[in-house]
Amino acid sequence: MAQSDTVDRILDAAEELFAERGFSETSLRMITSKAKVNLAAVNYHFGSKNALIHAVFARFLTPFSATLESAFDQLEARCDGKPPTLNQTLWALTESAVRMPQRNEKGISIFMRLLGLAYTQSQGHLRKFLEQEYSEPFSRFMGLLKEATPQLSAVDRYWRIQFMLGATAFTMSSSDALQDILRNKLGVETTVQEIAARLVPFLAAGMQAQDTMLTPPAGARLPVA
Amino acid sequence: MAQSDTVDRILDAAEELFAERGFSETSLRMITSKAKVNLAAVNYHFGSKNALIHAVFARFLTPFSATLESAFDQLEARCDGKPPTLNQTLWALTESAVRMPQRNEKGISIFMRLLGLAYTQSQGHLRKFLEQEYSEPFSRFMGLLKEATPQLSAVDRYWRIQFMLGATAFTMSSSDALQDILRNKLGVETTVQEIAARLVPFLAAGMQAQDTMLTPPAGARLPVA
DNA sequence: ATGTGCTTCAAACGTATGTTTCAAACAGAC
DNA sequence: GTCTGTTTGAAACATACGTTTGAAGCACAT
Repeated sequence: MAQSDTVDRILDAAEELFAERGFSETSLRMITSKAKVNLAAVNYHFGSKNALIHAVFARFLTPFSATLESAFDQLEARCDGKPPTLNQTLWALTESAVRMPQRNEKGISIFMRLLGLAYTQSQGHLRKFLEQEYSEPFSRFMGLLKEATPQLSAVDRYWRIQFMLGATAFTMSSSDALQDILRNKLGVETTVQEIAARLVPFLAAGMQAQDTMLTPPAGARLPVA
Repeated sequence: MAQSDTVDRILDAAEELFAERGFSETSLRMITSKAKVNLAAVNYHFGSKNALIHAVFARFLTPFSATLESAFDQLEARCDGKPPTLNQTLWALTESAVRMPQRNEKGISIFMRLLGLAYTQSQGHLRKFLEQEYSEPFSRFMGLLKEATPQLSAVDRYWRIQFMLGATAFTMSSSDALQDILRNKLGVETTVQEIAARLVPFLAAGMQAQDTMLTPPAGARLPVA
């Protein structure tokens, strides 16, 4: 948690504040005062606020994408020849995320929340940065999904992947708030691992749903007003 | 599309800009210049930026929640006694959203995107506003879901509902961009109705997934490094 | 025409932001 | 110790924001 180097102190503070409040809502002054560092240090070490955002993502995304690649390597090796199943692919992704070495106990949820924010908040510069830095593991994941669901048409698969992304990004991006609600309403504590364990079967079942229902079932239509 | 009244022009512009860029990233000056209205008009007619955000939500959420209530009424009447099925409940919601009278062709995706933002961007004041204004149809929907999935534990159901919300809000909120990609890559046209038709079976299948897998399947674990 | 209540307008206010500046402090090599 | 390149510090910069102000414009009843 506590690095004494200025750069790391800034990254730690920024990561946490970005995850809590989003990018635009977090000012450099909040970051530098939380990091106990001079305001000018951000622009000195990173160049700009946007570059700091990129650095925050790079710090955890680069090791994560390496972990993910090797997880996919091992998975494919174990399946020699046969394409991995949908469940195996989703689990490889989940386990890679969960097993990433964390700087502190909030590590995973910060990680997830930042990924959700990256997708959710428009932030054009961020999306471009992520696309050109991490497109490889992403398209590899897409390829595995395709092999694991040969029964789906390209269009069906496309949309169902979007649904999966949405459920994941959305849930993770508000997971702290959701956990609070759950704690208050049901008196239950939840870890990110448990959320992931609930999410994977949901996604797998949705992905493999039998019918694409192109018209509503009889009797479900509202009468025309 | 084009209302000549100042209040409506502001609401139209704000709605579109908020959906595109989020709340903090949209300034009053952007809104008023898009609406071709004086800057002070927002504070004159609405009182503050936050109150404008509330008004944007109220304008589409109030009629929607009325539509939804009556859809649920009809559904329960048709089922007399028996609880509606999960598919029926989801379809009632979907049809209500799709059939809402829209101000323009982007109506539904703006609507969905705003709902997603309301959940995603922290914006404490918004969450409070929505909770106290629209808790009724929300909890009614939750009640129907509960009756339709008696096999789920409260905690499982809670999380699966979050997953459904996520898949829906996320997909609909970026459906314009997604449709563009689909058109270019696969040469297919897609309507919001068709997306909904693909979404509902996905959600229903995920919601009814058999197992909540609290440990990964054997052989899916990564060897310890 | 005159007065009245509501609406628009240009301008300014105070505050917060990201960024820059330049002198001071520091560390390591000679 | 002195020089050199790097890092920190306090202060200022320019800009953008939400909000407020007070005069001007307008519609309409009297």
